[in-house]
Amino acid sequence: MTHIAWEPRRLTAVAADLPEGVTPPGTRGRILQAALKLFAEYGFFGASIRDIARAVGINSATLYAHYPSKEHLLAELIRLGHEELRQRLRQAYAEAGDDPAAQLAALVRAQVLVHTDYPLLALVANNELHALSPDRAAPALELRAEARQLMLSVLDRGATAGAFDVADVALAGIAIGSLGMRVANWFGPDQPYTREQVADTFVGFALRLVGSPLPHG
Amino acid sequence: MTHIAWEPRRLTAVAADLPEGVTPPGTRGRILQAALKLFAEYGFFGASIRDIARAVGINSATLYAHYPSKEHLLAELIRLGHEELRQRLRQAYAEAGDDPAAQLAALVRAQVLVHTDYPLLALVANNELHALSPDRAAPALELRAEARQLMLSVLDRGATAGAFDVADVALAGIAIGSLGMRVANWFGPDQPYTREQVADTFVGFALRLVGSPLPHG
DNA sequence: GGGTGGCTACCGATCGTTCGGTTGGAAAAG
DNA sequence: CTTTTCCAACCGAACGATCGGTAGCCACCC
Repeated sequence: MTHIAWEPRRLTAVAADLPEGVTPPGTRGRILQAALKLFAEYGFFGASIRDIARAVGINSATLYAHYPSKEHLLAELIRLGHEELRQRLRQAYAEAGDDPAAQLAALVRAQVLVHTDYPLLALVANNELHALSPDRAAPALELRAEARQLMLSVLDRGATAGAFDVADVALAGIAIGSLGMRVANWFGPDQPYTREQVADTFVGFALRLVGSPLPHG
Repeated sequence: MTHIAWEPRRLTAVAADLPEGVTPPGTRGRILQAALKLFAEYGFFGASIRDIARAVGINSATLYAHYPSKEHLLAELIRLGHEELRQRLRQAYAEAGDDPAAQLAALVRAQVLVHTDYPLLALVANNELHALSPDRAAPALELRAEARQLMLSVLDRGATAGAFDVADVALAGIAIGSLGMRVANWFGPDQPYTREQVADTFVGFALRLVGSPLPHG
């Protein structure tokens, strides 16, 4: 702390910080929201529990009546972020049908929308995982591996079926993942795009990237 | 500190940590290298100056005989990272000729290679800028804006000339930038690709992304 | 009137940084 | 050639501040 806020920080203010329904009621929820904002802005080690408590408007000791430790707070946020991504990817994939191009489009769209809807959560989940002890980070890593596997299987199937033209499936998966992941770093109310515009555009980028002949002019 | 090293951290060990010729001689240089490694692994606030001093093999007080403060250390690393990127982008652009596709290819190639050659430096320059005071961060932000402007001008010219098929030049620039930027997060000796393979592949991705008809099958 | 949610006060540890002093080897003086 | 001077590098110890976390008490509300 002792930080003066200045513009080009990691984030821009955003309306909904946490997914619907998962925010705990009352003070617990406000603590989680404040921790999310401060972790996203200053990093786990850069934000103290006193900073978080001050943002909530309570004493730092009171924080421990709701969460057992600072690390638990981070672990909970990271868990929420990964759960939300997993759920959205699964649903998108399940509703996409059999066409690899449609499946890829659904996955990219879902990933982009998670990052536009909860950029702070995505930022923390992506960048602050290193502050967690190995056993506490393991679940997030599993979810991450699952998401990557889903993407790779779609790419693989599309390539085998001739729908995609990719020389290296793994690199294509990394590239497409990179596209969506960094959305959290720049998307915000200070730029002119809607979440749907970004999603549509990036789906188009991903399809072009894999050489899908379908949707371009 | 008090951290047990575990695998999926931000980085993997890498041979050359700092660009040639810019590493100060003697202890100054070793301090800079250690700070780079620790800042990349634990973040600016997650690495103490005692950690850095211990990694160098000197007392923490000795560190202040070489650098006036911890923040100066970070500022120097970020400056070096941005300078290296600027220099490489400029040179790539200068040698690329007049064809927009060749210019884009050169820029992407240069950006990817910076991130494969100095992933730690890129990581710190990209992710730890928020720990710098505004006036100390300003030069890096200027360099960043210059790089983005270079990319946008190439895309704009290509789109106008009909070489590219992009509906939104700004989003395409962001997407291409995202591709290269995240290379620093996964490239390392534990994966099978060479720097040239990654660069070539990602150049191909970028050209496909802008709908450049030239180089694909 | 029991219990929940908040507080003040404090713990030992660690933070970034400073201070005074000790080296060891090169330069200057004899 | 020896001795003295000097300077940069380095260290142990300590500074005040802040860190994450704990103990115990108070005030309110069912």
